[in-house]
Amino acid sequence: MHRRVAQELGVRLGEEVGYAIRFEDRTSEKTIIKYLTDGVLLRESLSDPELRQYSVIILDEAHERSLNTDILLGLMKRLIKLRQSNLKVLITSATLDGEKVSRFFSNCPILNVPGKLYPVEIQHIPETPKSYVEASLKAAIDIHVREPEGDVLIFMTGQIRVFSPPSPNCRRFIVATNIAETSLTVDGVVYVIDSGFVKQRQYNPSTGMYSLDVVQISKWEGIGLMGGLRVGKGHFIFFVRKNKVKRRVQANQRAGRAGRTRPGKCYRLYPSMVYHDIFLDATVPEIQRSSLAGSVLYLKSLDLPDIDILNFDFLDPPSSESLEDALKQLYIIDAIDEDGSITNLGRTMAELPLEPSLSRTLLEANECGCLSQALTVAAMLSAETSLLLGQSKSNDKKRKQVPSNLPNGSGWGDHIQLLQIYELWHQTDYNIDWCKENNLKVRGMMFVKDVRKQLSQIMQKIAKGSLDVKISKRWKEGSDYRALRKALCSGYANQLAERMIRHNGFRTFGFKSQLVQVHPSSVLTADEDGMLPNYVVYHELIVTTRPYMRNVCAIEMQWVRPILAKLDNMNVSKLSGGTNQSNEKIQVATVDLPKDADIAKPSIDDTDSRILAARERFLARKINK
DNA sequence: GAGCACTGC
Repeated sequence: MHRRVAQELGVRLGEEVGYAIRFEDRTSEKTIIKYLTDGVLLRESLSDPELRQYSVIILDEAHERSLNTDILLGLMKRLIKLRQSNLKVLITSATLDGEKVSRFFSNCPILNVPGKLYPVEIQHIPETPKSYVEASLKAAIDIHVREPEGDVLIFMTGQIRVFSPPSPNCRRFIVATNIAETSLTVDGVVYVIDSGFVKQRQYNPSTGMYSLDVVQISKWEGIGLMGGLRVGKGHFIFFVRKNKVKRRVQANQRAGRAGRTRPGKCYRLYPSMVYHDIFLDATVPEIQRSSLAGSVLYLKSLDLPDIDILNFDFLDPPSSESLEDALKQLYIIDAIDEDGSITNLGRTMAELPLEPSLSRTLLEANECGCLSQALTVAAMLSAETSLLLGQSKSNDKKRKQVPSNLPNGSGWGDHIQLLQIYELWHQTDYNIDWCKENNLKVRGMMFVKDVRKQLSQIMQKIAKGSLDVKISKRWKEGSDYRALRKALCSGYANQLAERMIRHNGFRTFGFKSQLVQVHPSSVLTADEDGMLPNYVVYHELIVTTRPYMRNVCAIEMQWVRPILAKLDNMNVSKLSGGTNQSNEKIQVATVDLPKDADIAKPSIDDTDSRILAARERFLARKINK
């Protein structure tokens, strides 16, 4: 988009028309139109909360309802009042129902711009199919036999596969997830088969767990509107996406894919009754499905005098439970004090483009003299999903075992392994072939390198001076990484788990206590008796077939005590700035064991019930053998 | 023994 605009205006990109994305700022003094991502704009408002350098802000693709866009919508509402005379905001969206957003922005005018789609004939199947794979196959064959030429796009929840390059006289069948909107060349698509499902990641604030669920799609993607205000003279700001990928493609967007080039057909693998009565009108926005620790810290750091987090004006507010969860997490890692006010530490943390746990880890590491290592770990975790460690697809009977000569974290866990891997790569002078040999995605590793550099720069700026950010040439055999693990313990104080007495299950602290396992992919090792460390911190809780801790690090018991004490004394109503001082303490694991976990045994005291459950599981395992 | 949507500061 920015390229096109620069071209049409006959100017060089980076001058009158510029853009800024995470690692790249191509703007100059001359720039009057600047394209940027929502994340970059949010960062900018940290140093310039009123965004004085802009006179017009266009929030594009607002219907996607990304977490950042939702925060920006709230901030924009405030800015419009504050800068009534010299700021215009325009919000664009691809779907219907601008009323809601208009109401949010004090009944601002709505402009409808008709789309250019060809008509799409929609067919529902009469009954919910037993198997979606079968049903889509049947629909695909039907189309192939009965319909004139044109490619077929099939929306499923699994991994994307594009069959065959388009050869003449051939019909292409494209099986896709929800990324198929614009990233693929799907110009020839005339038919769409829509399973009606999508895979969605959601966060449960009461347990701190994420799950990846297959859920029914909605009628529309998020809110929709075409609206905004009249544009006056001055500077412009747009949003640009790094990749031309749409995120959530819901029922009507899916159907729309069939009508891009000529009239099309959409086969829905669900009855129309299901569409009308059961599908939600709009997708649940991300802000209601994510952990909000980072966003809440960010908002607190803006120091907006007139804003109270629990009552922040969101277009769709997250639950108060979710906001309280964020406050608790921030308190445990010292980002806010017991009254809920941001601390100096928290202010510094907000400057780092990381989740609060990792920001806290970096600051602690800087004190402990292991910043360089922590920078590497934080960067590696930021790219974690795109590193794709090992996992050979050949389904050998072989045990998992990370391929060949990659280090194993020396028994301390996954964070340490990530550190060691990066250090090895550093020793090869960032050799690309080395990545390939070791099954590491090159792009992922390059991304890590970029993130690490960015984090180092920010840390140097924050701490004012040159810090130890250099990567050590080689790691010492037998190192216990004590300082780094301690720093991780401070950062992940809100993600702490204790091993059960008799087996290798762990229970979490801070949240409603859960019995969880170390993820099988972890490199954390057990002692000679087969027992894992007594305490670990984890990067993430993810529920798949069971609740798992993903990316764990062994920590020492003496580091845990102060955290437990802090958890014990936490007063949530005070954290939320409430006047209601009911002294209602947060339920911590030591006080209140869950009723629904499989460790529960009514009317027996906590410790007994734990041992009992442990014994039961132990016996069960023996019997199974 | 698991996992197999997506994005991004």
